[in-house]
Amino acid sequence: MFKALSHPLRREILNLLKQGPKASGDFADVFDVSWPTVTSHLNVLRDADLVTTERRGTSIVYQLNASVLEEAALGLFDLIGKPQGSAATGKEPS
Amino acid sequence: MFKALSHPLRREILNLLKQGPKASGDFADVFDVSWPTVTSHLNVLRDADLVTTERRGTSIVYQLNASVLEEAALGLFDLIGKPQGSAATGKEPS
DNA sequence: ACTCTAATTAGACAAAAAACTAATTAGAGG
DNA sequence: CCTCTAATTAGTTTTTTGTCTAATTAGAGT
Repeated sequence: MFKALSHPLRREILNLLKQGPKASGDFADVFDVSWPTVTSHLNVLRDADLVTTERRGTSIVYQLNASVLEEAALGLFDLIGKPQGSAATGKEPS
Repeated sequence: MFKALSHPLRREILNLLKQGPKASGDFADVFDVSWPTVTSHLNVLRDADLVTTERRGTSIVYQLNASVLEEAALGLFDLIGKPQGSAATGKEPS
């Protein structure tokens, strides 16, 4: 999963996805790499479970998977000794 | 920096470092890769500013650099829309 | 059924990362 | 100064990643 985060373009993709779901063509427009390259990065993100996909007619829509990202961030905090409580994980009582 | 975190062995190193400063030989003992390989990973971590080094006589001691790790974790949280306030970045009003 | 647009898969290839062995540097101690 | 231990640097090779072009699949519209 950290491996999936290691490429700048992939982090850029996640960053765009932050503003809402997008189709693969949207990314291909924005970045100056070929469409297959975008697809390839998208696949890496999907395999790492960082995004989810959904077929929408002729398009395929990608969406951020927040929980996995959160897990990664928590793991990092753990490394520097912020065990669990301090970072407000979102586990509010219902 | 995420690139530096992308290798399992390097995350393992950081994890050991969590329990206090260590010399490069300590890692070379623990992992089943050669010493030069360990040095190389250590260099990657140092270049990414994730660890600091200090010569201690004949040994070189590596130590975790918490602030950079924290920055990374915060970046991840930002990606999922936990802007800044929730995790106490240190930017208190003077 | 044909065709247009959206997107992926296949296959080739270049560049970067990771590993090893061998050689070198650095400090401590006799 | 010689030598032992700690660790790095050099150089090479293998593996993995990233990228491209070309070909294919999939759904919608006519």
